[in-house]
Amino acid sequence: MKKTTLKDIAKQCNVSISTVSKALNNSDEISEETRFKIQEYARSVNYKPNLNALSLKNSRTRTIGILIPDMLNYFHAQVLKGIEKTAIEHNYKVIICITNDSFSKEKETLEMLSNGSVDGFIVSLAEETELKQDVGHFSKTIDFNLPVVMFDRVANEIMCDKVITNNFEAAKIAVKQLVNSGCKSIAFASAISHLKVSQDLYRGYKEGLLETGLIINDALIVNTRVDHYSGYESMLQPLFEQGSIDAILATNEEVALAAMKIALRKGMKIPENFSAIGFTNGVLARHSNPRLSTISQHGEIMGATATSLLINRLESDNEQPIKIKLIETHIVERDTTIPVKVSS
Amino acid sequence: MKKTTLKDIAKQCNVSISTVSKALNNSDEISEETRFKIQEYARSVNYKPNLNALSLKNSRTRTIGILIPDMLNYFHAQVLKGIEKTAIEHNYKVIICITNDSFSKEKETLEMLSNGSVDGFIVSLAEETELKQDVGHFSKTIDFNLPVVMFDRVANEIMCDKVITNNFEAAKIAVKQLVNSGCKSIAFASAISHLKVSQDLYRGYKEGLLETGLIINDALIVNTRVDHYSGYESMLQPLFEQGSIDAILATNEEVALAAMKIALRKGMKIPENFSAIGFTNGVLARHSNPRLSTISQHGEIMGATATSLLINRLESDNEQPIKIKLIETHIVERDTTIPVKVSS
DNA sequence: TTGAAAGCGCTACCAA
DNA sequence: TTGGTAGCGCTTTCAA
Repeated sequence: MKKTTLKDIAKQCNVSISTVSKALNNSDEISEETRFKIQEYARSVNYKPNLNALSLKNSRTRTIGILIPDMLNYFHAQVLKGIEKTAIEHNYKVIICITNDSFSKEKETLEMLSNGSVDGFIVSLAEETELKQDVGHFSKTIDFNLPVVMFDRVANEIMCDKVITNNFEAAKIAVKQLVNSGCKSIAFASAISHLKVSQDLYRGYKEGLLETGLIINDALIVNTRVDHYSGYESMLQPLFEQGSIDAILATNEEVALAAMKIALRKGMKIPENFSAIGFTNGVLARHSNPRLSTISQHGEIMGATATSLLINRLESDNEQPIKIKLIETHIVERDTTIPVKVSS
Repeated sequence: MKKTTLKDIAKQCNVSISTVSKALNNSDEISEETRFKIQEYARSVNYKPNLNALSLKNSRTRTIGILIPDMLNYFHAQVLKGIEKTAIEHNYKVIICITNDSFSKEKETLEMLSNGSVDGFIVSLAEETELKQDVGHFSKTIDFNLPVVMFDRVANEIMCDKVITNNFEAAKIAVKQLVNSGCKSIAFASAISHLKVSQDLYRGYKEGLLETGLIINDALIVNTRVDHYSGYESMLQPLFEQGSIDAILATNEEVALAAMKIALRKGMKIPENFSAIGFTNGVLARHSNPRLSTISQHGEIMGATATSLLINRLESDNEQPIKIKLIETHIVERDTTIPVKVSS
C-alpha cells in the first residue's frame, strides 16, 4: 500500500493540489463546502502529510538532536526521559546519539545531524571533549543557526544556553549535614578525579570542612581514577585502615556502596558509627541495604528545562539572550545518615 | 551563516547543478578535472548534502523509529545501546519514543513517525497494548511497507521479525540450578503477574519443580501485582512466615533484593541457608550486598539483533521470510547462590 | 473561490 | 563530458 498524498486527494476530489493543501490547512480562501468535502475525504483515507516534504519546504524538522555520553547511566536516562516528554508535548521528536564519551563520535554526529536532520541540539559533553577542551564543533554548529543547549557537562567557552547543578554547593551542604549529625572524620572518595563534577564536589567538600571548623585530613581523601567498579573496594581500603573514619561523601553511588560494604564487614553500624552520602540519586540508593542517602540532581527536571530552553529559542524570532539555569540539588535522606535534629 | 547547497557550488565553479551532483557522487560521466575541482571546492566549504532533500527524493530516511515502554529500566537502556550502536554502524539514525506503557501514545507515535520520518520500527509493546491485545496499528504500519521488528514484549499475531528470550526455559533452568545446589523449598515471587514475562517465568518455575521431583507448594508462591517497590517487602512477608523457605526466584531484581533484606533481618545466611536468583541482570545485582545471582537477558545483543534484522529487511529488494531470533539467557552466578559442584 | 507555477535541495533521465 | 528538466510532497504567491 502507498501513502496518500495531496495529489491523490486532489484527483479523487476533482480539485487542484493547491486547493487541497489550503483546505486541509483550514484556509478561508476555500469555500466551506469544498473544504469540508476535502477534509472529510482526507480523514477517511487517514491522510498524514509527508514530514520530509514539510521539513524541506520549511527548513525546519521539529526534531531535536540529543548527544549524550552514555545511556546505561541512570542520571542520563532520567534526563532523556525529561527531554523526550517535553519534546513530545511541544510536538517535537528526538534523535538520540550516544557519544560513548568519544570526541570524534561527538564531532561526527554533530556534523551529520547538522544537515537538515534536526533544528537544534541538547548536549552533555563527552569525557574526551571535556578533557581535550576542544569544542570548536559546537561554535560552528551555532554559527549555522542550529542552537545548542548544554546540560551537566557544559563548555564554559561556548556561548549557549546551559542547565547545570551547583555541585560545589551540594558537596558543601552534604558535609555540613554530616557534621551536624555528629560526624567528625568525614572521608571524600572519588574514582573519577579527572572529571569536572568530581573536582567541583572535591572543592565543596574541602570548603564544607573549613566552614565547619574541621581540618582537611589527606588520609581521609581518595581522589583518583578507577575505571571499573570491581576496583572500588581496594581503592577505598586505605581509608578504613587509618582508624578514624566515621562518614564518607562519594562522587557516585557505586563508590558509596563499596564503602558501606567495607564498613559493614568491619563490624561498623550504619548509620550509628558510619554515615554515607552518595552523589546523584539513582536506582542503587533506593535498593541498597541499608538504603543510601544521596544528593539528588533531578535529572528529569534538567532534561525538561534544557528542552524548554531550546524550543523557546527555536520558536522565537528575535535574538534571545543566553540563559543559564541552575537546578538546585537536594539531599535525599535515607538510612545511611543520622537525621539531624532541628535545633531551635 | 547559511548551509552550502549544490546551487552555491555550481555558481562558484561555473558549472550546472547536475554536474556538481554527479561530480560529488563520483560519477564517471564527469571529467577527472572538473570532478576534482568541484570536490575540492566542496570540501573547502565543508559541503554536506541536505538529508531532508535526499529523504524526500529517495523516499528513505536512513532512520529507525524505536518504541520502548520506558527508559529508566536498565534492560531497556541496554537494548537501546545495542540498537544505537548497530544503527550507527550501518549509517542509520534512531528516533526514540517512550510509550510509557500507554496504548494511545504507542499508536499515535507509530502513526506520526509513519509519514516519512523513518524507514522502519523496532518495538517492545506497551503494557497496555499487551493487555488489550489490540495491535492493529502494527499491521497497518507493515501494510504501508514500513517493516517492524519486535523484541521482548512481542505480539504473536503480528507477522514480523521478532527477537525474544525463552523465559520459560530460563526459569526452569534457574529452579534446577537451585535444586542442584541443595535447595528444597524454592519460592517464586512476582509483582508483575499481569505481564507475559512473569507468566512465562511462572510456568517455567512450576515445570522446573515438577521435573526435579519437588512439589508445588502454594505457600511458597507470591504471584501478584504491586506497582511500587515500597510494597515489595510486605508482599513477600508471608513467604517467610510459613517456615520452610530456603530459596527464591524473583521476576525482577528489586523483588529479589527485598527478599534478601527480609532473610538477612531474620538472621538467615546467604547463600548458606537462603539463595536468590533474580530475573534480568541489571545494575542492582552487581552492587547489592551480597551480590545477587541473576538470569541475564543480554539486552544489548537483543538490541543489536533486532537492528540487524530490520536493516537486513530494509536493504534487501526481494521478499524476506519472517525471522524469529531466540536469544539464549544465561545464569550469572554471584553471591546469592551456592556454586554447584560438577558431578561426573 | 480556485488553480497554476515556482521553489525547498537533490537525483536521474535525456539531449546536446 | 556537460546541462536542462522533471519530479519527490508540500506551501505560497499570483493570476484567473
